[in-house]
Amino acid sequence: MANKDQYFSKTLEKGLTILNLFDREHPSRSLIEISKLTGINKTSTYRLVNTFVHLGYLRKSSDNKSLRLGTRAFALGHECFHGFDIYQGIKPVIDKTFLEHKISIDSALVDGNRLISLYRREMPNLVHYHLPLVMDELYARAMGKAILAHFTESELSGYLESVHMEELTPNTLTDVEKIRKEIIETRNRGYSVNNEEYMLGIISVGAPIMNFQKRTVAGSVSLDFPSKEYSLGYIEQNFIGILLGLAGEISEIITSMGM
Amino acid sequence: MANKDQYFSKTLEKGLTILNLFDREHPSRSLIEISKLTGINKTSTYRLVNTFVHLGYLRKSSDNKSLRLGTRAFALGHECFHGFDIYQGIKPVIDKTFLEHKISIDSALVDGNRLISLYRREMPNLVHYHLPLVMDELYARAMGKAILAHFTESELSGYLESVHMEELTPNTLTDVEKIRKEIIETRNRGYSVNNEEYMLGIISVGAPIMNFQKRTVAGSVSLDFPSKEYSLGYIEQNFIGILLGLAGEISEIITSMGM
DNA sequence: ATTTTTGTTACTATTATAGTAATAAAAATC
DNA sequence: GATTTTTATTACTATAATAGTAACAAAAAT
Repeated sequence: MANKDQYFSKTLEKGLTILNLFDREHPSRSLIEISKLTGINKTSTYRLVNTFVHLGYLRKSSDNKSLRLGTRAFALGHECFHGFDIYQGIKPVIDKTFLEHKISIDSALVDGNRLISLYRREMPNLVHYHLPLVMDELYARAMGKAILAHFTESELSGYLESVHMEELTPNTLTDVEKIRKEIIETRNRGYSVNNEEYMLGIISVGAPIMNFQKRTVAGSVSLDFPSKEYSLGYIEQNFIGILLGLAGEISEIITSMGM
Repeated sequence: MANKDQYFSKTLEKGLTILNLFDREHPSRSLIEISKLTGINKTSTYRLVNTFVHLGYLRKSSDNKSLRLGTRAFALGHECFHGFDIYQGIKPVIDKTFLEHKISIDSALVDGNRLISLYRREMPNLVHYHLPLVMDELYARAMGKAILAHFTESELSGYLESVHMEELTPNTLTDVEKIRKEIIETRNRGYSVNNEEYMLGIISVGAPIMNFQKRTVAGSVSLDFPSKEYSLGYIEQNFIGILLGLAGEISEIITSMGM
């Protein structure tokens, strides 16, 4: 083999890295900023940014020179979102459970140590429960813990070492050992619990979405309840069956789609 | 100047072309298919696809070798969609008008000769009115006609020559000369009309979203009504003011954002 | 008005890619 | 089940593209 990197395009990788710098928190960036954040030298950054601008994926504000997402990026975003077969496959299953049981449901996919929000349905009693699309706080969420419980030992250690834990509510666990213990408990129990650790007023239970063939975690689902109306005990008595049934159904789809 | 193309990355362009091949109608594609559709030679296609797979933007179904969008593409899609400042800027304005007047509203941006759906709110009486994200049928829609009316003469001719017109309903205009006449009328009138030409049962009126500084059309808005409940005459008497007011407000935002 | 930062262009050595071709692995066909 | 056809992957190298340095231009900041 001449070179194992021969069939990998560094240029494309760099381009994608640049495009990923733009999100809701960072709608605008300068050339130098992009260059510094990505570590790509100024000229190459200029070339790639210029390419994006010419193709309409980025645009320059006429006043200053700052760069923003363009129409083509928006269109590509649309298509990548709606063209994602997993999303289309999971949607009807969650809709069905939502309509049948009238509970808020959330789902996400693993991407390294991040959770990517896949699809959710919310009951009106969970007002203003708007989550970010990409979530790092696996340790503080039912969906996160369900995933951590099915990480390999080395994946889990890697995560716990690298993560910066914040006390999001008074209930948040921020001690590595306590989280480890909780993770083990989660694995034994078969589902995870978030008792107002991520946001006050919200109790959630979560379960992993597995690829049965590959024996890996692909993501997770959670059922979310307002703590005013539901106690954890009540939830555990009445909704775990629904949760695990839903997780199993989604896992089958995921497995068949090879996620 | 050494070479004017020096600051344009063909590799990145090719990569983006490939990513754009995946959408709801085409969730799965083979390597050769990609190579043929894009005109990129097989080895280069392989290199680019391989890059996407390694980075998680594409994945291979384990059974056959067909390629599908991956988690990273879904995440990027999310971010490009929600990180698009125009979308965030327009959303509250449309929401406000929607809640105030209880009418279905649609908006889109121009991208060449295509319309890209930006944001819409629908009343329950417009059930099953699900539109594609990217629309070519400018000639048959209120939003499309509003845009055509503000194309330059050469842009319009270019569009009319290249477009393939389909009779979507018995009302659809498919004769180039008739469409030209209608476009001129639209320009004089200040708003466009779609009298069940795109879909039976739906009447729409549309107006352009302009960039006042650049003096270009950036997109358009439409108000959509069920023909069972509203006549065109009634709509024209009661809603044109609202339409033009909304279009003006959005145009100002668009202008200030330099779209 | 001067300094500093940021964006754009020029210039090559170096590297990556295109393109051909050969091989391997699946699918399709017989 | 063997054979043909299609598709995917690897090898090889001329050619073209990119990286990186540096110089310059244009804004911002001071």
